[in-house]
Order: sequence, then structure tokens, then C-alpha cells
Amino acid sequence: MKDIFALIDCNNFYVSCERVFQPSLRYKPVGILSNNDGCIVALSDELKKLNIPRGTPGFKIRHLLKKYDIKLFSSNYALYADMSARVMKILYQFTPDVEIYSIDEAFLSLNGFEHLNLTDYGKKIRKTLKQWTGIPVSVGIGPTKTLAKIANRIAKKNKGYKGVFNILNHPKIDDILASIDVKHIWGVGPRYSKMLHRHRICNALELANAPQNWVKKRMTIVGLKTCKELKGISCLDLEMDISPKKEIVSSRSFGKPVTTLNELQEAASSYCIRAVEKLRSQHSVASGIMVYIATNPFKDEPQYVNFANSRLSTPSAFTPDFLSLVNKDVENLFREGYKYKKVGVMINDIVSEENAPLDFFEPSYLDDERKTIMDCVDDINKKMGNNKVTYTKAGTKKRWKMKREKLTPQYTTKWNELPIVED
DNA sequence: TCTGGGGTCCTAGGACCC
DNA sequence: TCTGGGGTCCTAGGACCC
Repeated sequence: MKDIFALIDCNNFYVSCERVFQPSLRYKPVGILSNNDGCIVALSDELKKLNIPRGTPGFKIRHLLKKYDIKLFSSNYALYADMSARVMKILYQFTPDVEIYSIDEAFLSLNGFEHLNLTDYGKKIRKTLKQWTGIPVSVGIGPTKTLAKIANRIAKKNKGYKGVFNILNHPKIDDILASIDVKHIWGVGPRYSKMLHRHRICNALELANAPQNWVKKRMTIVGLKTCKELKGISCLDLEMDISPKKEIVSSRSFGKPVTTLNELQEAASSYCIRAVEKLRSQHSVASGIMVYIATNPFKDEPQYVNFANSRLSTPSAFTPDFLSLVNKDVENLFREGYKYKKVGVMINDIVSEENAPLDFFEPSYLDDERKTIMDCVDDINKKMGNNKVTYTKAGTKKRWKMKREKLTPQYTTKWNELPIVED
């Protein structure tokens, strides 16, 4: 049986979230900044038209803000996550088979819906989402995930399709593929794109027809799957179960350069605390942790980048177990005389609590008071707000908070920030 | 002054074993 | 001058995604 996939993709998602609560932003060039108000990570169509590429550092377009009435905002992840959850919940009304692919994208399986006019069904999904959440989406329908992605792109780029494009059984599918540059294919990044162009494989049709063994040799099994998917052979299934993370990263750049060991340890400690929190929230334990420190690569000054891996003898999710490793590692990595820009920690060797190996000689984290203490800390922080209970190693001043100077309110997740309707 | 953060998968090659 | 071969496991690095 032939598969049918639909890809629902929210248009300029972060910008759209802000516009729901600030309608005056409609038709204006709007950009959302990354953490620390660094780069522009989401752009409205109006901002894209000014030829500002995604990833541009905010400060580089400061001189254009007034001229074009550009509005820039800090990223408000609490708001985006909540709006995303609303969108995803609604999708389950249209099919039980939903893969939440990212904060603003979901694949649906429409197998068994062949009797419907699928384009109309897509329009219904789009209309419902717009009415119930205020978020505009594009819908692409195709026989494989990769083709659904392409259909989605066409729906988004050509206003005539009104946000929905169905590539399934399309009479001129080769013409469509020939019009897509390889760099716009899902799974083909900048490296492969350049390589393919060098070999005169410039569009999706040419990639679909390229010799399979050549593709596999150059682009591994992953590239071969992309190639087959372009031909309508489905190789990527819907993945509906949310699998626990295999590694958990927490890292940040600093607003100001950091020069002392103590500050570096405080920062690393606070990221470590976050990472282990995430570890517990997915009911896992881990035994490996990596720490890295780096200077600012954009500056013309002495550079130093280094990392360290260390391990616990038995897997744990007890924050102090990791904190002592992290602090020791940072101390070893630290070199006097550099201006540090970034610190990060990555937890790896993660296993679920049930699969945690036991040790003859050491007590298991799961059986002793360490787990009881952690559960208690998590409970308090959940009820009373983040970091009510924390660790002295992370410092007592709120020094490692992100820079978010242009943050909008948490309209949907904080009682005292609800939008107010005046009459 | 100011340049993000968090993930996954695949492969080649080294280490180690017999 | 001659100096095996094959298997497995692990890791680093490269590619991609949002």
C-alpha cells in the first residue's frame, strides 16, 4: 500500500506567536533573536524581503531598524512552547498518527484517507489551526516525507496555492522536481549541495535519477534514502514515540568575557544543574559528562578551546555527583590570561532508570537517599519556580541569566502576564 | 559593545582480541 | 628480505536537522 504523508509547518513560527498577541506587528518586518539576543533566528516575510539572511547578528542591522521600522524581540521560549503544544494537540483531531518533528513542524500519516480530497483536508487543517490558535501554517502532501517537505515548500512559496500543495499523483511531478535546487532538499546541506553542483547534479530530478551506488558512495546510506524518497519510494517512517535523549547539552555564550576560574566554574555548574535536571525529567541516569571552554573566535585575540571527558563509576542523576566532576574538569582546563566566551557541558552515556546497571560495591543512585533528595528538589522547583533550590557552586548572584532585553510577556503561561482585553 | 543552542546519524580508523 | 587476517567495539569527526 502506498503511504501518504502530510507535513504541517508553521509559517515563521516565533514571529507568528508574537503576532497573535500583538496584532500591530502584522505586515511589519519582525525578527526574533537567539539566546542572549545574538542572531536573528526567525524572520517575518517582510524582513526576509529586505534580504537579511537568517543568522545575521542583531547588531549588524541596527542601522536599518528605524529606516524600515523593523521590530526585533528576544526569544520567548515559554510562549513558543505553549503555542506549539496547542497546535500539536489540534493535529490529533485530524489523524491519530502524528510525529512531532520540531517545535513548529509535524508529519501526519494520512494512510486510509485516500477516499477524501486530500487538498481539501489540508485546507481544513490549516483553517482550523488559524482559527483556534492564530498560527498560520503551510501543508505539504506527498507519498514520502521528503516529497511532503518539497510540497510544503511549494505551498509556502506560491501564494496561489493558499498554503496547501498536494504532490501526490501530480501529473507533472518531474517538472516540479526539476524546479527544486538540490540545496532545498531535506537532507542535503551546504556541503553536499556544493558537491552535487560540482557533479552537475543541480536539481531534485537530477538527484532522483543519479546512479544509486554513486549516491551511496558520496552521501552514505542517508543520501541514498533521500534519493529514493524523491522517486516516491518511502524510506523514512513516521516516528511517533518520543525517545529519550541520548545526550543532553547545556551551553551558553557569555554577555561579557569571563577571565577567572571561579566565574567559569559557576557558569559551568549552573549549566550542569540544568542538564542533570533534564536527565531526571526523562527518567534516565548517566555516567559520562563532557565540559568545554572556549574564547571568542570572532575576536582577534589569543584563542583557547579545550574540553575534558570524565565518568562516574556508576550511573547517577544526582546533581552533586556531576558538579564535582565538572568543577574538577574546569579547573584542569582553565588557563590564566584568556578571555572566555563560552562554556558548555554535555551529558552522555545515558540509560533509562530501569536499565541502569548495578554495581556490587557501590550503592545505586536509584535505591539510596540521593534520589529522594533530587525528587524533593525537583518538586519544590516545579511548584515554586525555577532555581528556588539550587547549589552554592553555581554562585549566588543571578549572573548567568540570559540577556533578553526585548522580551515579550508570557501571555499564556503566567497568570500575571495574561493579555488584557479592554473595552 | 553586540556573532545561538540543542540534537541525531553514519563512517572510518584505531585498539584490542584471537 | 621477511613481518596474517578477521572480527568487534569504541571514538572522533563530519554531515545533517530545527
